[in-house]
Amino acid sequence: MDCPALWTVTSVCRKENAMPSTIRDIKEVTGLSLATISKYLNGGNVLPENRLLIEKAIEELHYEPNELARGLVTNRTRTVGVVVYDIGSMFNGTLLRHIGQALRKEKYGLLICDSRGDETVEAENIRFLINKKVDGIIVLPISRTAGFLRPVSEAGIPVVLLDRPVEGETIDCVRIDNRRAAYQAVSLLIRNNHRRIAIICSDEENEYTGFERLKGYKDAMKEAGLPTPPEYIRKRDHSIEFGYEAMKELLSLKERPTAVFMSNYEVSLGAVMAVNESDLGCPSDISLMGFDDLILSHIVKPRLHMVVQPMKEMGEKAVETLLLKIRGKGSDYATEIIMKTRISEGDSVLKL
Amino acid sequence: MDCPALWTVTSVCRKENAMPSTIRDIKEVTGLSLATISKYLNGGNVLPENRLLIEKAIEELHYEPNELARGLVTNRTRTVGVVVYDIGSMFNGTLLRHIGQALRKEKYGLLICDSRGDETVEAENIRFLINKKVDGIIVLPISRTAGFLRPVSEAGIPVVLLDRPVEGETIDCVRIDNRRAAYQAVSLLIRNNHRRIAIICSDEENEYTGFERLKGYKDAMKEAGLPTPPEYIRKRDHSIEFGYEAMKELLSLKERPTAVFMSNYEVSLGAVMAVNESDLGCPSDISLMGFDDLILSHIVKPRLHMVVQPMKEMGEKAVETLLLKIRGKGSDYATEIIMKTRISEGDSVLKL
DNA sequence: CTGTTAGCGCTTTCAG
DNA sequence: CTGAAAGCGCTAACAG
Repeated sequence: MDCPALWTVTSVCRKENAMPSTIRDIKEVTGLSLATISKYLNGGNVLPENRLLIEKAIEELHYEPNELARGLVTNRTRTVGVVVYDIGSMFNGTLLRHIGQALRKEKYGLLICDSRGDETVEAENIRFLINKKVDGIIVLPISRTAGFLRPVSEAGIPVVLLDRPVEGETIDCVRIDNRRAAYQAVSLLIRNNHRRIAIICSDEENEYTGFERLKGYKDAMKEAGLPTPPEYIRKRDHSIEFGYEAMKELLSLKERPTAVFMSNYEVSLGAVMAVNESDLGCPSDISLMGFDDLILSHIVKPRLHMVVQPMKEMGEKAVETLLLKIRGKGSDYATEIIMKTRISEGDSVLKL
Repeated sequence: MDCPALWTVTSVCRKENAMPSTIRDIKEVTGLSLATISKYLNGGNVLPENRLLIEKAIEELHYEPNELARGLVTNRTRTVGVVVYDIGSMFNGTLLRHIGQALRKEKYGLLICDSRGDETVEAENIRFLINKKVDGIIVLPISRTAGFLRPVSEAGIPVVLLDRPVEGETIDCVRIDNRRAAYQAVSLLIRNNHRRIAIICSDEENEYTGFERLKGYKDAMKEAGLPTPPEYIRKRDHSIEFGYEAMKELLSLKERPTAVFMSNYEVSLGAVMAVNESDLGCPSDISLMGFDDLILSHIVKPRLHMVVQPMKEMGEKAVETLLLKIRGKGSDYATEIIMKTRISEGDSVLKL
């Protein structure tokens, strides 16, 4: 492999390979039985003198329970898995941070898998987590249908979807109302007397949120009796590149839109970049409405109007819902929890 | 909990809870012995007829090996753990993506833990991974000393550090030469005849990269015989907020610097935001040099000059090094691999 | 190539 | 409250 290593420093180090101590070692040291020690480890009552004995032994032997063995017999691991569609995206990263924090409060471990936008990898990730015997799974899916989740339901493992639902099966899901959020965003543009409004969104065939947000755009436009010519509807993928290219094209139209709704974070980034490179000013020449406030609104001048999702609450709610199911206190029915969005106002929308 | 759920849709769903099938079920169906089946599962040779028999049974029973049981006996899990200091940071996210990709090629599973910038959590994450019996660990540490890694060496688990080394023990590490990278960045500013050059960096007490980069800055300034007054050295934490505040302060100095070296990604974001909000133009009034090209250079106008690290190669190299150690082919000595950095030129540095 | 046997480290009945 | 014994699902000798 051609790797840019500049130079390499080496120094000697010792290799030690101590076998970890087991509950059996504690038995030897304390003279107690396995059962008693196990009971102590699981918070049961043991005589104070024995408790002290055990604690001392644990200390001395650096004992740590083997979670594999424990999981093998109890069939639970106090670990939940999360499958994200792209760990490099700030949206996923932010959600993961909140999920991790919420799980930690509940003393649950977290196991993260990245699907890298690939349905095959996504399905593999699911199986990986099942094999790791996680107690439950949170999925931010790329697949639009429930097929890849079959192994999970077969294994009887609780699942909660986050950000996007899937078709074909009703599964607990925490998300926003994408259609409504888009509708509100576009309506704001309309209220500011914009008539030529374009949208940049991800491909409706493959991407749930893109599809819904496009619907919301159309709802608002139709309600106001405004036209939605095909050249104003730019759809392809969920990428910075596309946002950039789409905005370039929009700006060069003879009938240039006066406002553009950039319907996801990546596309917003790319589109802003295109506007910056052009000779046009925002909002004087073009008004902008973005989606998902991940830093973007702060480092771009002027401050962007944008749709914001309550990411912390979404992560926490997903964890809460999942843990309820894990603990058997979940409802018998599937629940879709639809979080509120709001529009954060900046200076990127001109009142015409 | 007060959560902004707008409304809730519910629908009935069935709860099925099939016990997963085991190797024993396959034994019953095929009439073969456990050993033969196990051998097949692990890629050994079995008679073609038996192979077919087994494959059919696996298909029918939806059999998946229980990795917990397997790990318990083999003492390896074909899984590596990664501990990052902040999963919400794009730097970490990008590195993770490359690591995941590299591991996947080698058929290794990945287990990600987020330390959220907290040394206590970091130590816990390490123990979590040990208990999960991962075969090796990659750490992007926050702690500056090796103490938290003791359990790892006690357990005899291979470790590779990424991005930052630690003190107190020599451990394999993949990183850049931070001091040199900073030196080169500041030298470029000096070559453009800047004399009043400031730096924004993270706290030298607590943060390795911040410390090294500050040294590089001082090296370059000293070499050129330029002064480094305390008010030009802004150090605190690795945060957007600090970048913002520090730049505000720098811009309001009576002797305003003509160039600023923003020595990490978060600080670069914040600082750019401050410049954008001011009446000053870049590069006409102030020249900027950033660190880590994670989108930032594209969406900010003018395009930023920045130090870039070869993140893909770093992730891959860390994986490669770790796998060598896991497979026992690692060297007896610790290796520090220092990757090359380069400066990506934009339009944010004015030639005076 | 296949089968038998013995555990990996832990929890969990069930007696005492 | 404690101990003995069984077994979670799988692999790893060893015979055959």
